[in-house]
Amino acid sequence: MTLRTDVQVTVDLVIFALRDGQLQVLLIQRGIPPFEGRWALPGGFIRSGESLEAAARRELAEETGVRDVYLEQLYTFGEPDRDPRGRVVTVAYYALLTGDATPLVAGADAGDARWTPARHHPRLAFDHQRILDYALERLANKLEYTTVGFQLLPGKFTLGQLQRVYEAVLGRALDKRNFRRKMALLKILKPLDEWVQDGPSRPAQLHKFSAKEFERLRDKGILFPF
Amino acid sequence: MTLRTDVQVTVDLVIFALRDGQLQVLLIQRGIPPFEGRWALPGGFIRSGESLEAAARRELAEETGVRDVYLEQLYTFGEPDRDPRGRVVTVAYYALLTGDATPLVAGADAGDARWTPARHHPRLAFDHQRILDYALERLANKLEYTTVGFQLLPGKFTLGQLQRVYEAVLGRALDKRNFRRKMALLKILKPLDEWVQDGPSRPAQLHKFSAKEFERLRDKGILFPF
DNA sequence: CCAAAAGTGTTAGGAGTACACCCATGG
DNA sequence: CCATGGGTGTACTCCTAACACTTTTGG
Repeated sequence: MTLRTDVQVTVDLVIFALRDGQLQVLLIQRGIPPFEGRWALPGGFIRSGESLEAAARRELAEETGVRDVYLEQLYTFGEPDRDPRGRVVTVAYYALLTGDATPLVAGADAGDARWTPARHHPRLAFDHQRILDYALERLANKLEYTTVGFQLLPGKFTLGQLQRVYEAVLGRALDKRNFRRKMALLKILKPLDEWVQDGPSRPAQLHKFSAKEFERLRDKGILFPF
Repeated sequence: MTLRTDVQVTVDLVIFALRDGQLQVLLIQRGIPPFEGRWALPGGFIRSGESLEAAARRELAEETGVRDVYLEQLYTFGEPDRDPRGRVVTVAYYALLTGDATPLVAGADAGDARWTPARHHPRLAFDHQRILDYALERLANKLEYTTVGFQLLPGKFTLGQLQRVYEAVLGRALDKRNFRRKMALLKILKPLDEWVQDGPSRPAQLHKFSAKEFERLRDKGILFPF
């Protein structure tokens, strides 16, 4: 056991998006050993002049082409045997893609990439199952005392869409009337003079997130993910 | 900017204890450059076979002699210029020392060590002020939805002591009757047939934390720090 | 008898939860 | 006319916050 170990530091990304009404996560199929053929979270080594968050944003842009999305450090995993190639400490981040930041996988450099349901997916390489579990737990917790939920939607959205975000992340159904009253009480939504329609039903009013209420809510202890 | 940077990984520790009725933190005066003479958080390099948490516990034992205390990973700081000696990524942890785990500094290997008030202390080396600020914020938040507060007290304590923990961490006064009612409602305290007395006043009944209630509270969403 | 901390209830307001029906539209 | 999601109000319970006086002890 040497005193100063040279360590590789990576960032791994749990990239969430709401697709087909369910919470999904971006996985990459490994083309080389170890765990060849297994699915894994996207990630990579940090570079010398680069902060951890910058590395995470670079990886995110490489995999999805998107920038300016919500990104938060999750946890750092450093068990000595977590990577058979050597000592690799990974700083995990999670990202939330909004509905309008077309989350299509462009030039993924690591074999095949695929969106899969966040709670139902193939076996993962390394300790990535643990990282994903942790991200799901954090996301659900944050939803209840911050406004991360909006980060999974486009700038304009209906109340039904917003409720489905909460239901997908929390994994349970919510009462429509109570949900809408709570949102109204927070006064963080601005109704717009636009209506949209999804299927064969009554058109729904579009809303947007009201940035003017940030301060007021922060004072009340409701934190913001910015 | 090379692709795979060799990085040193350290753990830094924010060690809290309640001393003289206030929240204090353990600092070490640096004996060598950089920041020679400045105060810093205790910490050190991880060793090759050692997990991050094991490294943190080892450092904690080296500085304080204590084991089996509450320890939680805080955040990982990795700005490329945070250490003038090179690329050092640090995984910060915070620890809570109970009142009876005599937090005397024994064989501190890095010059002088000292307890200082957590919110009023000398200028710190590196980015340690930021780490400490982050730890204070996390501790205050966790106090409100977990039972970390008990980790700062001995096994037997009075309700007054418990309230002073909360007040010291939250930085504000609490109403005695409301505080006691809330504790009674949670049913996590067991009154003992022992009374103690601090100054010239009525003796206070000792209580202990009731381990039997863990399950019940976890089911209700109140998390436990174990 | 004075100072100091322990101990003890009530009330009012706000938030959460449970619950059912009509509306606008497309097919 | 039917299926689909949009939109709306009330009653109950529980938690929170505000608020003051008596008790026990040491000096």
